[in-house]
Parts: sequence; C-alpha cells; structure tokens
Amino acid sequence: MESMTEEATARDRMPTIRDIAERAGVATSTVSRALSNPQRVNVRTREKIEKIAAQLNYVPSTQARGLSSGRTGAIAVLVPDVTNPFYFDIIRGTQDQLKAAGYTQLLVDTEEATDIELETLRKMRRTSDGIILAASRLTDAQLADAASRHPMVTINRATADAPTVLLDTPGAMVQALEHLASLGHTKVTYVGGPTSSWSTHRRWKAIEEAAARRGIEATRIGPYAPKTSSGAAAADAALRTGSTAFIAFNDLIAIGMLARLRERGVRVPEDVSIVGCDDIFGADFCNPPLTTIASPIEQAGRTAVSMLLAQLDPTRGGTPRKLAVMPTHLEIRESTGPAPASAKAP
Amino acid sequence: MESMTEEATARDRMPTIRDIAERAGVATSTVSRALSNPQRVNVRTREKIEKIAAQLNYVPSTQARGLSSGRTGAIAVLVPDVTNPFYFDIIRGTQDQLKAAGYTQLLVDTEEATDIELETLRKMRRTSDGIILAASRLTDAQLADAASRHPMVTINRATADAPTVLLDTPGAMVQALEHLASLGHTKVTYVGGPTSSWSTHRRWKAIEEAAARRGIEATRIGPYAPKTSSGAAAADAALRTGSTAFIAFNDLIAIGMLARLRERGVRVPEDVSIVGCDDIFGADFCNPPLTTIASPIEQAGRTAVSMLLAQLDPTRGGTPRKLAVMPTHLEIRESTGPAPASAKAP
DNA sequence: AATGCTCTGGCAAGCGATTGCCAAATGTTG
DNA sequence: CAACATTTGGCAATCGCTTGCCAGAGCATT
Repeated sequence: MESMTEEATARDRMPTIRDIAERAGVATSTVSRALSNPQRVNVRTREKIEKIAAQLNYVPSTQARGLSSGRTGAIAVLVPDVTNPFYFDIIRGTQDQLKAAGYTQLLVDTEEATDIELETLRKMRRTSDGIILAASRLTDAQLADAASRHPMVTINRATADAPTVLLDTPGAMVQALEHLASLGHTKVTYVGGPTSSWSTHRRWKAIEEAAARRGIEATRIGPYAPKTSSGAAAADAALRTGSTAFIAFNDLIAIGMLARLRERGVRVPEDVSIVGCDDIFGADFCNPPLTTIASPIEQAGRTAVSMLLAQLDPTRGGTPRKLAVMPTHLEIRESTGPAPASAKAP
Repeated sequence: MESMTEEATARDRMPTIRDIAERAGVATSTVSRALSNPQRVNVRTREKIEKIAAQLNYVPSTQARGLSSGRTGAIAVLVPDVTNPFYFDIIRGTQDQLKAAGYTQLLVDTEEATDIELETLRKMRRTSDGIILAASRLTDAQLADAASRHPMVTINRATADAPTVLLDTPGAMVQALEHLASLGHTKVTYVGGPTSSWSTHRRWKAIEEAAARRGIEATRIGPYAPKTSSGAAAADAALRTGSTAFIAFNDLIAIGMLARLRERGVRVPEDVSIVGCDDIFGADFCNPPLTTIASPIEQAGRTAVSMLLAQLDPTRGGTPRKLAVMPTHLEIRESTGPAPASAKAP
C-alpha cells in the first residue's frame, strides 16, 4: 500500500517548510523567504504560501532557524533570587518588552551564588542572543569577561564593559537621610545587605557622605541576607547601636525588622524610625506602612531590554545608550516619625 | 599568509564538536558519544576528549542538539500573571526542579488572556519539550486539544487529558467555614475571582455545600480581578451583603479589602472577619495579619515538573501519576474573630 | 535592437549536533 | 588456532531552516 496521501503522512509529524513548499509548488527557499523576509518575494506567491502555512498550522522550528541563522530568539534574564519581589518587577518588565519584540525569555535564578552565575553565563552564551544580568554578584573582571563574549546589559551593577540600567537609590538615600534629619534624628544606622552586592556599598557610601555633610552620626551594621527572616537579627543589632532611625538595604529586611520590633515592644515610629528600599509589593500594607525608596523597577526591566535589543541590532535603534539611570523618590509612609525626645540626651 | 593556526582560527568562533574531534584525532561522532553517551566509548578516548573539551571551553549547542535529537531541553511554564505572588512560588518550584533535571525554563506570562495562552501553546509546541500550565483559563476542549499535541501538566486546573497538580483549597475552604461558624458567624460571603478561573467555581461550590450542611447562609459576590486594587470594590460590595465574614478568592483581594475597610472605619476582626487564600508573601505581615489558606505552592511547582518529566521519559520515573493533590490547611491569624453581637439581631 | 536594471525564484551549501549501520580491533572460548 | 562475541570508532545521512549566488524574466533606457 504505497498510496499514503500527503495528508496521511503529515498527520503526526509537524509540518515543515518543505511540506509547504511541495503543496505550493515552490522551493523551500522561497517559502523561507516568504515567511521571514516578505518583501523578498512576489506578493501573490507570498499570499499563497501564507495561506498554506496557516492551513497546515505551521510553526517554524526555533531550533533549525537558530542553527542556520545564528540567532536563537531568546534572551536570558539572570536574577539572584526569583522569590524576591524586587526582581519580580524586573522580570515583569523584561517579559513584557521581550514578548513585544518577539523574543523568548529564559529565566534563571542564580541563587545569589557566583559560581551558578558564571556557569549560567557560560551556557547561555550558546543558548541566548543576549543576557540581562540583574544585581550581578560578579567581580569587575568576571563581568568584563562575560560582556566581551556576549551582548549583555546589567541592572543595578555598573561596569564600563556593558550598558547598565541603574536605579538612583543612592540619590534617594540622601533624601531619606534629610527626611530623618528634619525629623530630628541625629544618629542613623544603615542596615547593610550582602557583601557581594554592589548596591549595598554604593548606598552606604552615599549615606556616609551625606551624613558627614549634615553632622549626622551614621553607622553601619550587617551584612544581612535580603530576606524578611534576617530582620530579627538586624533589628536586634540595630537597636544596640543606639540610633533612633534605621535605613535598611531593602524592604525585605525592613519588613522583617518591623515584625521583630513589634515583638520586642519597640514602637515604630514613636521609638524608632525605619526606612526601606525598593517599595516592593507589601511595603504599602505592612504595619506600619513602610517609608521607602520607590523606583520604576518594571520600567528598569523594560529599559534594559531596549538597550540590549539596540545592541543586537544597531541599525534599528538610534544611539545605543550605555547608561540609563532611573529616577527614584522617597515614599513617605508611616514608619518614620519625629525622633523621640529622650534620645536626645542619652 | 595561509599560516593561520587553529588557535587563531578558533579565536572568535565558538568551538564545536569538530574542533574537538580534530584536536583529538577522532571523528565527530566519537566526540558526540563521548560527551553524551559516555559508556559507549573507551575510557581513555573519553578522557582525552573531555580534557580537550574543557580546554576549549566547549559548550554544546542546544540548537543543533535539539535539531537532530528532537529534544529541546526546555520546558515552558505558563502563568496568568507573573506579578501575582502566588505564581512566584510556583515559578520558584519549577525553576528549582527544572534546573536540577538539566532543563531550561521558559517563562511566559499569559496575561490572563485566553488567546495569548493559546498562541503561546502553539509556539511552544516546537520550542519546548513540555508545558506546565498554571491556572489555565482555557476551556476543557481547548485543553484537551493542547494536551493531545504536547506533553503537559496543569496546575490548579483539573482535566482528564493531562496530569494535574491540585491544591486542595476547597477542602480548606470548608475548614475556614467551620472556623467562622465556630466563631459565631452565620452569614458568610464569598468574594469570587475571575469567571474564567476554574478554581473560583470550585471553591464556591465547596463553600456553598458546606454552608448548607451547617445551616450557614452563604452568598457570593464578584467576579473581581485577583489584584489588591480590586479590594476596594470588593469590600464595599461585601459590606452591603450584611455578612459578618468574608472569604476571598485569594490573598490579593483580601489584602485590598483590608485596606479599604480600614479606610471606611470598619474594624477587622471586631466588626467583620476576613479569610484569604494562598498564604502569599505579605499575608503574614499585613494589618491585621491575614487568616488564610496555606498550601505548599512551591512544592506544587516541583511536583508538576516531576510529573512532566516522568511523562517525557517513562523509563526513568515509576508509574506516572495522573493527579497530585497538595494538602492545605487553614492558617489562623488575626483577621478572623468572634461574630459581633449586634449582627445576631439585625 | 542592444544594454543594463530590478524582481523572483531555485540551487545547494551549510549550521552543529545525533545516530543507524558497518568494519576493524580486541577479547573469549573450545 | 579457529570461530565467534563484544567493543570501539568512523561514515554519512539527517534534523529544518537560512542565505549567498546565480539565472531567467520583464522593463526601461539609449
């Protein structure tokens, strides 16, 4: 029985460019062009091909396409911790913009580990067209190496070797300090994040400088892991400093501190004030609502994608920017208040 | 100048299996086997090849591998909304398990839209080896069709056509109802989620039945989008029902209601009680902390991956399960309390 | 009528692996 | 030592699509 029709043959196999070519009576190359380079082919031929493709429910193979064209159509997004709401906003931003540009997003959690980050970078060199690296834990040298091998954009981690999107949190830290100063606080403690975090140093430096300029006594404690569970230890240590106001590396830690302070009977903001950072989901409805540093995080993700895409296809975009700084502002809620009178004379 | 050495040639190009073969003096097929089918080749040859591969910093091309082997090494995870913390946990679970199994995760946000979901499904048929579909908005027929074409596991959306991971929220809804009943509540309102959500109907049905059995008057309002911003409208409508206790479709809505109620001067739990669902990030530190239905969400993600992988490679796993029901429990916090006395005699 | 373009479409060579089949080498056994 | 098994490695065909190059057709220009 050699009478199998094309219909029968194609039943279980996915249709390929060849099936279309046969039915249309053209060469596969023509089909390829009609589908991915429309103006290269006659309108009538194209329409015919498109019709057949639709009929067959044809879906091009990314694999094959990638193999021959060298492009994969995928962008890898590396974040240190997918559970951290901060990164979720970034992911949402990248997802959004990537989808719009027809790219697939490969999401990888590097678990705040340098080696996983490096290994992922290595693999992705082959698997993706470009990489978005959020809050990288890598050293400058490692970063430079990675950037030299693959199109890359970093978020919240400046480097001369790749375009970067920065949230101007240091700027807002200064605002936060001024806010606290105007409320009468004279001793402020910065609750630091992971040592490997570039941001935490940047923030502390900003605070240190601004404090010196204003005659405020600034101290630093830490490092603490950026999780609510670190908040307990952080709160205890912070209290021991004698400061009346704390600025936390991020909202996660701040929220954890809030819980611990309540547990210990320390009132916020009557006894101490707390400022968080990032304005993540939850910062507005915790108890008390957290004064924090807000920024367009999702926008940062989108911008990173745009910058990466511009790098991939220099013809399309205009001047590829090397640096984008997102504005931030202090979102004052209820976790900050006047310095307690007693604190003035210890 | 034809004297370019191999070194020079290979400088900017990624090393391929062929480069290794040449250096090792063997055929590419041998290299391929040594790398992905070690026992098929002599130990000494293998070691030699591995060494050279390491030297060259060789990374196999997923594309090429996929083309010839038919497998892509990627699993697509479709969620209705990446911003919803509930899905964070699922994503974290899948990410974790997929990485462990050597798969890449393709994350797609279907934006609660049926057509995006369908379109993504179509594309992913070629791009991924399998699909994990969380809280699908599809009809049974659409789901059956999709499942027939591609290995698939659903989460929180039962179907006879694909293995499913279910969180036993309906069971816990009954617990919640009993909890409320024992606190003296006799009128309870269910604040429903999106009409297209399979879960919301399932939950309401469970409540309705349990309420009837216990002589509690249960009403339903909705639908509401699963966002905190829906909470305001939901709270207003809920209040109008005259019920003293509300069970929300999820924590997002519940948290939004909390805010609105405070705004309106309605005390929780003194005046009304609220129960959420999912125990998402934030449910424990909102004000007041939310009584909610907790479940091992991350675990659900992991289980889904296991079930999918078992389906892909039937030899490895044991009996591929068709259904996994994750246990849930009522997490009692401070948003539920005794029914107000006045409510007894309206 | 000759010349030169622009359009279209086909040919065929890859892209980088995998894998069925075969042959040489090596080992085992009676 | 012959006969047979088992390893081990090579050949070459694929996988599905892209793309450089070429040729014929259709037109406009001299």
